[in-house]
Amino acid sequence: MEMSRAERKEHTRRAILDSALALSEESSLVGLSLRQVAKEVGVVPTAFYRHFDSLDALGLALVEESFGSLRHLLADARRLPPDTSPGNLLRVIVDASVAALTEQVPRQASHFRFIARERVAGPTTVRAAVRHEIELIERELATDLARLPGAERWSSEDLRILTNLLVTAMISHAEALAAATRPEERRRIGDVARRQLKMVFVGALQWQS
Amino acid sequence: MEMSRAERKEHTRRAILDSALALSEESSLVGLSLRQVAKEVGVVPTAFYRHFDSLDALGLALVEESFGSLRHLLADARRLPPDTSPGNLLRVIVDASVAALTEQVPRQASHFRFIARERVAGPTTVRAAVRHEIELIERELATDLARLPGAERWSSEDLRILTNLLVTAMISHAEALAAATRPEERRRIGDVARRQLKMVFVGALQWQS
DNA sequence: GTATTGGGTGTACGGATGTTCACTGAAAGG
DNA sequence: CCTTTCAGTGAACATCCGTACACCCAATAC
Repeated sequence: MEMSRAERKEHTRRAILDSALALSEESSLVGLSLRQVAKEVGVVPTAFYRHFDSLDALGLALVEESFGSLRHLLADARRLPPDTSPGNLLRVIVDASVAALTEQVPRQASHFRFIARERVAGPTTVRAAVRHEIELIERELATDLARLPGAERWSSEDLRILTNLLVTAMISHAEALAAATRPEERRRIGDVARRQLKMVFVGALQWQS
Repeated sequence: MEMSRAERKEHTRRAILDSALALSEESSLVGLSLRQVAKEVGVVPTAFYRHFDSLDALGLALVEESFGSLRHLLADARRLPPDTSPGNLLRVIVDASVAALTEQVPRQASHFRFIARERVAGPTTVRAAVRHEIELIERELATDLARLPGAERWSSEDLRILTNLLVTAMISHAEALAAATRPEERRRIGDVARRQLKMVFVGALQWQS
């Protein structure tokens, strides 16, 4: 296989990202060594610096990539079938969200494991980046929910509380899904997620401050 | 200050545990080195082995200690005032739980941060131990909830789903509380937790499979 | 008063770590 | 065709790591 110089560079950059993601699963990015990565990629340690300024920069690149997968999932969850009547809107939203979750998470499991892990245990810079991204997603979700029929009864404080609960539960399910291997196990987690979401929405719609 | 040999030993053992807990906050137990701990304790590296067989053993000791704090919190949360009428039972339970949370977590913040962190990023043995303990707590909570008036409407599957949601949300709040420093911030987190709990219970009591 | 126990010491070891620097050689540019 | 660019090389560095081993000496046991 013949490659241009730029292609070759991109190729090893990918290999570095992939190796780092795989190796960081043993514990976390903190326990990752530049030399390990280089050895797995089949390159001398110093070559690493041709692609990243530091291990921190590598970490931030992985954060960006992982949240790419997450944003992709969210875009999926927002895409509702066009023939949705207001009557079963809630059920449709829940089903679409859980479907996106159970389909996308296993496909990019390592990305979601990465987020869950480095959020609490990564290097300081990476931790901050992950938290910031999650904050952004919570806000987006809040504006989404505010457009829902029945949202008038929620104060903006209520809305933040609801989105926080939803995002926390979803992260936890994504974690479980990313750890699950057997399809039947995944199905069970999907069922749990669906019922939990419904429970939460039932509670929120009954809610008055 | 004069001490017996046994007292001295216990004294340095404590110092090792405390140092390890503090040092592991930079990243996780995985990034902890025996020599760092020894230096902070003011002891030569090899002396470590007089107290623990390995770093793993140290980790497991910290798991036990941290879950001691957590069990203490749960015992507090279960202690309801004797004059509780069935009418406001739910509110009393929620208030007691949140009070226990906001009082105990800041007091032993490092223990709760430890649990949240090592659950996903610790050494394999420590991770397994933490997950096992959480599993036990979920089961205990399930048997507690089963005794509640109104619990008849829940299938055992529903019950597991509800406890999973509750424990997940509480871990997340404990994380937030352990990270918070300003008292007003803690009060806000307590408010959020209280409203979330109520929302969830409202949803669960309205629930039918 | 003597013997034993055991927490802590000091040295030494082989191996892994991040980073530096001058280098090579093939692809790209002119 | 000659020159420049630059991804990858390889040796060297100081520093940290876990652990083995022989040793010390004060508190305990007898």
